[in-house]
Amino acid sequence: MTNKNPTLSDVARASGVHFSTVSRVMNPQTRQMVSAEVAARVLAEAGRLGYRPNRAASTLVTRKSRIIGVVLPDITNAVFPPILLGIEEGLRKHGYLAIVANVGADEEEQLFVINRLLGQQVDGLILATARRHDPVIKMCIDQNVPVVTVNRSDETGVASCVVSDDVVGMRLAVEHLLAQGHRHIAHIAGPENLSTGHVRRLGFLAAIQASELDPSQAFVFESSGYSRECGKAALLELLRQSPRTTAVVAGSDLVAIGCYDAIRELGLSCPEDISVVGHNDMPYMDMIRPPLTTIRIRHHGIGAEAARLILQTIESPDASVLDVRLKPELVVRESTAPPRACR
Amino acid sequence: MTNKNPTLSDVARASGVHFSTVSRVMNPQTRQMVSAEVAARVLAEAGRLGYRPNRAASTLVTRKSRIIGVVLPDITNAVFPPILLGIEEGLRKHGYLAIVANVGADEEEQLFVINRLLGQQVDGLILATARRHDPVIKMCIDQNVPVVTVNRSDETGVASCVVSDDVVGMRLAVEHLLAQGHRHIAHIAGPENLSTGHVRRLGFLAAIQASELDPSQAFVFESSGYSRECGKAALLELLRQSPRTTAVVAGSDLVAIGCYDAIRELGLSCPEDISVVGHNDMPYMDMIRPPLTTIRIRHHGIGAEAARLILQTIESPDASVLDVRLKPELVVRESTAPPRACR
DNA sequence: CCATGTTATGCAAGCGTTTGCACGCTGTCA
DNA sequence: TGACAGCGTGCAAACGCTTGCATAACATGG
Repeated sequence: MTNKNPTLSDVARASGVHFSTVSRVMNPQTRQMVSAEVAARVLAEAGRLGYRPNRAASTLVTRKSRIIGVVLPDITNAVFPPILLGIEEGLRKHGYLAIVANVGADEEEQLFVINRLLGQQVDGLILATARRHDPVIKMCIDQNVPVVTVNRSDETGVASCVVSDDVVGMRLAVEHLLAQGHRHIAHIAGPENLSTGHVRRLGFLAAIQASELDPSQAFVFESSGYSRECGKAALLELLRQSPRTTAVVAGSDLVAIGCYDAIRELGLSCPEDISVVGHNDMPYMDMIRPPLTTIRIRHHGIGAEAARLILQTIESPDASVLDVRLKPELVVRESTAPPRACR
Repeated sequence: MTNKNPTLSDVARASGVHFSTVSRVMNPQTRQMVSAEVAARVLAEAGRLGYRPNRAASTLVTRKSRIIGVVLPDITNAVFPPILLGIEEGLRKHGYLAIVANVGADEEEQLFVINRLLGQQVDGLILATARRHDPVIKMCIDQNVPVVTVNRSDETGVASCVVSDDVVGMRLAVEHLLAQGHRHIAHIAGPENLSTGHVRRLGFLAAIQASELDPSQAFVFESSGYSRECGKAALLELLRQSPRTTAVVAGSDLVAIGCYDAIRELGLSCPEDISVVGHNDMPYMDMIRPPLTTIRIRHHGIGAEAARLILQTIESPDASVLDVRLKPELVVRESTAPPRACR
């Protein structure tokens, strides 16, 4: 970075015009203010010199950076990469870039990172870290920062969100199991402070209510997290408490894999003894043994919608907050089968 | 974003000093120039007003943004998220942020994105898109932009790189198969224009050379890509050309999964008929059937090293280019077993 | 007691843009 | 022919910060 980059003034000098004219040429919006000959000359010189507008300077004067901050809780969780891809593609189509930060659940750390992003003059924030009542989001809204939450929502309704319709997802899962003849169905719910954990639990209960099943035959067990380890521990404990269970709807695919671990440890088998339904349809879920029946979430679409929505929110900051829910679908593989009694 | 954010001048006014004094207080490097009482007062006012330095302005004057551009070929490929995580953590520890862009193999698109990043005044670039002879990297170096390539390297030696030691990885794989008694071993190589494809092929051949095996018993088949589909097609063709093959070292885990598909389609089984070794140890490779024997790459460590190296390159631009190679390890699972002849 | 540091603070230039306004030129109409 | 509109361009202020230099206040030593 020794010999510094050419600036507007350099291009102006080379083409014999004032640098403000060059500025007008470089911006498509204002190019028609300049005569065609001059514009052509300027463009040629700019190309020759390798001129590249300095975004720091334009951000300073326009107060828009065309950068969006994206905050993720765990990029190594396979649900987030396709979301991030959707976001990034959606933003780039409109000339925006994404700064990505991965932060844990620690609120201090989240605040630190968000402040750093705001210092960077991001035009808006896409948060995948939302909790159901999230003070961090409240702080952003209080400061008039455009925010969209993705995958998870804040229930206080202060920020728009893009999520999968988990009520529908759980209904698909439960209906599938009922159709196979299961009568003792359990749900391993995710953390209650996350909208996914909460809404999937409600969706499960609603689906049971809507059926002719006696609600006492349904069982909900709250797991402390979405990991494989949590899933294993949860199923072991669940089967102790509710031994007649023949089918379990896991809060996520990772939890479902943990269930496989537990089933194996107990010397049982899936789907012969216990059917398992996952949630998310992560990559390679068709390759595991048995291939996992799960709820496919349109992660890429969720990301793309989030990009669209944050840009829209920036454009018209007073537009009303809205929830976008994408419909999931059931993917039937081999981890579900009729219970022994029905065979 | 209506009521604008406080600036240095606002804090200065509130604390009755000149704004340059506030600037010195806000910067830890220069804080000792200011008397303790004044510093305390300024800090208090800054906190009260919620002052947050405007990075666009400081970037403009210092010519450093403390932002690194990260360019990835496919964030949904499971090897990249942990690399990205390592990069992001490593950068943040030093006060840097990452702008992430996902681009395909199209060179025009890569140039467009990189120019946009440079316009954003990134201090350096971490590229995971490198090809063995990459004009895009050459362009960056010609412009004195600090560049580090990650996972893949550019062989012209103009940029530092952080990669896994693929020669060691392939040796581990081949030695494992030889120890099990395999005598007809094949390699499905990745694209020759990527360093991973090229070096793994060389590593395979070197490992064969080093053994007492007749090189004619080793077979290399070049696949057009690293995908599951490529892997399947490759193994089908490979077995036609070299039917005595009893073990195959795949260029990636995805290719290995494709091999499973092919083996199943032929009515054969793994590892009884064909042993398969993958490469990368992606998540869940222990859950597929059979659990995949593979070469574990330290993706997170590679990302962390890349972060360290780009910062070092920025610090001392004239330091020599260097290659950092992390050692992989063999993870033995159930996709490899002695060939029938040895049982 | 004066010359000479030393320390804390103020001052102002400048980073590379955007953009409202002024200016000068040309062409049109009354 | 004079008033005026319209168009293309130049001018300069501003955005919020960093930093070298000036200045003021005060202490130190010969």
